[in-house]
Amino acid sequence: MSATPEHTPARLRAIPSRLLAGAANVGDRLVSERLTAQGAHKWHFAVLAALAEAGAASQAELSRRTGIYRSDMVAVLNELAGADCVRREPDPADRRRNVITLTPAGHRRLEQLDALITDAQRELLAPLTPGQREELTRLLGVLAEHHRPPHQAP
Amino acid sequence: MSATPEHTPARLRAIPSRLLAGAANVGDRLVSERLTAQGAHKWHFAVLAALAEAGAASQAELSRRTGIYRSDMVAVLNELAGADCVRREPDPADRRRNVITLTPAGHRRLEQLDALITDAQRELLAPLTPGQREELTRLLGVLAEHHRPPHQAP
DNA sequence: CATATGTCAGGCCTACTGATATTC
DNA sequence: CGAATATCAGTAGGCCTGACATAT
Repeated sequence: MSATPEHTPARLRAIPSRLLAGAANVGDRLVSERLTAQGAHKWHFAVLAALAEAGAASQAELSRRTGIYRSDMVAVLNELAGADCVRREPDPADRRRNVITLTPAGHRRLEQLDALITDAQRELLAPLTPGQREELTRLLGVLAEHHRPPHQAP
Repeated sequence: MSATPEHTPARLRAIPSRLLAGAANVGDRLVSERLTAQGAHKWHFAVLAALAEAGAASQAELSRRTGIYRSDMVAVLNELAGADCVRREPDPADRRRNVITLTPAGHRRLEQLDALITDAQRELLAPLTPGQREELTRLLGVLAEHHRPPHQAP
């Protein structure tokens, strides 16, 4: 439903799920604008971050870490590998798997995208005081913890 | 990007726009589940609420109130009119317009959907204390106020 | 003339669902 | 055998654009 326009009725304005959708939409736009300006995508950042944080992994494992579907992960890794941000090699220990490894270029790319995203968060949360920003993030964290993710079926 | 899976790296977990996206996704699912169970949609509720609150209006005006595109509004009103929830009549004062009016059945439908949505909000915010729920809603409201809606161009 | 309205036709993206071949 | 993995093909829904006729 996109974001909330000018003269929204109070009955609609007060609904948390609607407010969340609106805010999420704004955040997504801010982030995506900046990333596409650098030829990147949310997904790229997510995969790079997952690799930097928890080390090399199979595609399925990356899928679990990031929430990106196994089927969609293929294209994301094609692009990242094409830009030399990751290496994709068969796993000698388990030949079903590919081992995805972060390259130095990938690490630099990650830091670059991280800066863009941090900047987008600044703009998103600009209307709030520092204390409010922290509080909002904390509350959203609680929701994320308690609502178990829609799962990735076989 | 859907919601947040099990072992999300901290670097990803801390990003507000991602948390917002996840929470919005959960909220949307909860709401949509309940609405589709009654053969309804978010949009139907939005239009009914807009009519109940600010009175009969043209389709374009409803579009502005709800954020639903003029082009998509047609189908929504077709469905609502088909269920006798609204009447759609040409405006004698301005023959470009249709006047959309809420019927008694529409009003009943609105209250029914409102109950479902309220219940979904309860489940969405269940992990929070009452004070936190209010605070979250308030903070999201501030964001909505300050970030001007992506506009409906000619 | 420029602008607003209702309508249709279609675009693109993204989440999501198989199905398949391979390996464990 | 059952389960997991990488890959591909394709669907459905939501957002959004563009065009058009009609009316202001």
